[in-house]
Amino acid sequence: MPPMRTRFAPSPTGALHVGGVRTALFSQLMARRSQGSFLLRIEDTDRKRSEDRYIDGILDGLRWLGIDWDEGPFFQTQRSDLYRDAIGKLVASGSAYPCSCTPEELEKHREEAKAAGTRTSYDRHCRPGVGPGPIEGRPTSIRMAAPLEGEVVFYDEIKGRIAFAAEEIEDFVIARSDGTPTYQLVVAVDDADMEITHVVRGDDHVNNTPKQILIYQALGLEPPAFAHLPLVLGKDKKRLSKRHGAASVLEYRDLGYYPDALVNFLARLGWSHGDQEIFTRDELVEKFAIDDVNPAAGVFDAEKLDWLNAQYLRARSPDELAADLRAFAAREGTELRGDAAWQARMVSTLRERVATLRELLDSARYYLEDDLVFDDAAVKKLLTPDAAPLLEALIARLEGLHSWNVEDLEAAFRAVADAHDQKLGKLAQPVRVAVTGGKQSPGIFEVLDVLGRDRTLARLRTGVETCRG
RNA sequence: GGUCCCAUCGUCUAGUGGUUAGGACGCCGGCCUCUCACGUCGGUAACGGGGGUUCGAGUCCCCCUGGGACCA
Repeated sequence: MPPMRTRFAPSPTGALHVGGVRTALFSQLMARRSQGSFLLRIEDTDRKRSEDRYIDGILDGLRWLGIDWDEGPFFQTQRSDLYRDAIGKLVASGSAYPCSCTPEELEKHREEAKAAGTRTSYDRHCRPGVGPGPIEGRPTSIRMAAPLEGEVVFYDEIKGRIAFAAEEIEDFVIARSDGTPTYQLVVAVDDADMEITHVVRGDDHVNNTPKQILIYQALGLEPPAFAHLPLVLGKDKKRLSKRHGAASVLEYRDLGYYPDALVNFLARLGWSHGDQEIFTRDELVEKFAIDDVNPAAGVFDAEKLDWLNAQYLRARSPDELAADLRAFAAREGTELRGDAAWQARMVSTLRERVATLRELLDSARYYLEDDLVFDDAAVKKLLTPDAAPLLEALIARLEGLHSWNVEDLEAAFRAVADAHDQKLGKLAQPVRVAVTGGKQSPGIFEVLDVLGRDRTLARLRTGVETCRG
């Protein structure tokens, strides 16, 4: 496989969203697989809508996800000379021509064509040899002289042959009257100049492709291969947007997702390799093939992402997970209680019950804080007068316990329950509420083991008071 | 409205003319059990419709329907 050069070319007019990330990922994977290069180009020609904070967000997002680039970032605003040269060449060779039509005239033509039921695209008024030509002295834009007949065909790596009839391609503008180049021109010139071999981008660009091919041809350049990825849809099958949750990928970081999990999830959205669900980065590079990408759009399934993230989270060792949690909490400006060893014991009791670091931190509350948040219904149901003697017997027993570990705690619980002729649950549940505030938690012996003797006994004593009302 | 693209369980998908249409998420149930999870075992659920081609179509062709994108 010859080395490919691919690129990701976002415009900084909004946050980097998951659809963009997937495009970047597939593009990078193709380059890596072929031992080629992946470039990053910021399409900031739309000065009015481009903002620096979006550029930072895009860069941060890609870095967080580990989708790194080999060249760039390049900025189109710094490459104006290149575009001006290309436009000059195009005009000189007759492939493009000046057009003096005003927006009003264009609009008028559109209205008339609409009323007459004819084509509303540009009528080539200023095209040499076709229309009357431009009016002297007026400012001019530059238009491509698109072919009048035949068709423009390309073979998409994902969708196969795509053809556009020439009459569907109007004489589009490549430079505005103020001289600034348009998107079509800039993209084609940049991709050519950067020697991109495979343009991987969203489905929404399919209709632009023939125009760009025309520019390549007019400049005497060989067009690259194209791969148009189907879009990522929301649960309502509409194009993913803010309404569907996270607008920016960085929100997933703040929600406590692992970058590897998000990358794995996005890779599997529209691509598959047999029945495999979990892929390491190396496997992705090794197994990714554009031919295996599904041509149909896919729905972003947040529940499956949660499952996948949980798989990644559980694959971490307790020490690693504790470190992850410390870093996560630090991002929010909080420091975790206790030392690393204690934190590792804590997270190992919680890890099977959460999908994200956010959930892990939230669920660790009763370990980290001493002012418990009580579930009223649980208190009412379990911290009853009946439970008081059981709890008191347990307190007495625990006070006399020589060692504080899971085995001895369990033995103590069983002894107390047996002495009162009760099942273990009758004791464990009230203890759970007294110690954690709620009726669900990890195994109660593990919880007490992590909590330690003093904190446990203090909570149990408060619990007894609650039982007595 | 014009052009282009798409179509297997609710969702992500396997499938390249002959399969009891497989897997994963979710959901439901059993087991495990101090609760909740995890785990494990089992279950629910799909080829949008109609025509062809063929001995035989989820797989090939056409039409319809539906969805999406771009342009207006």
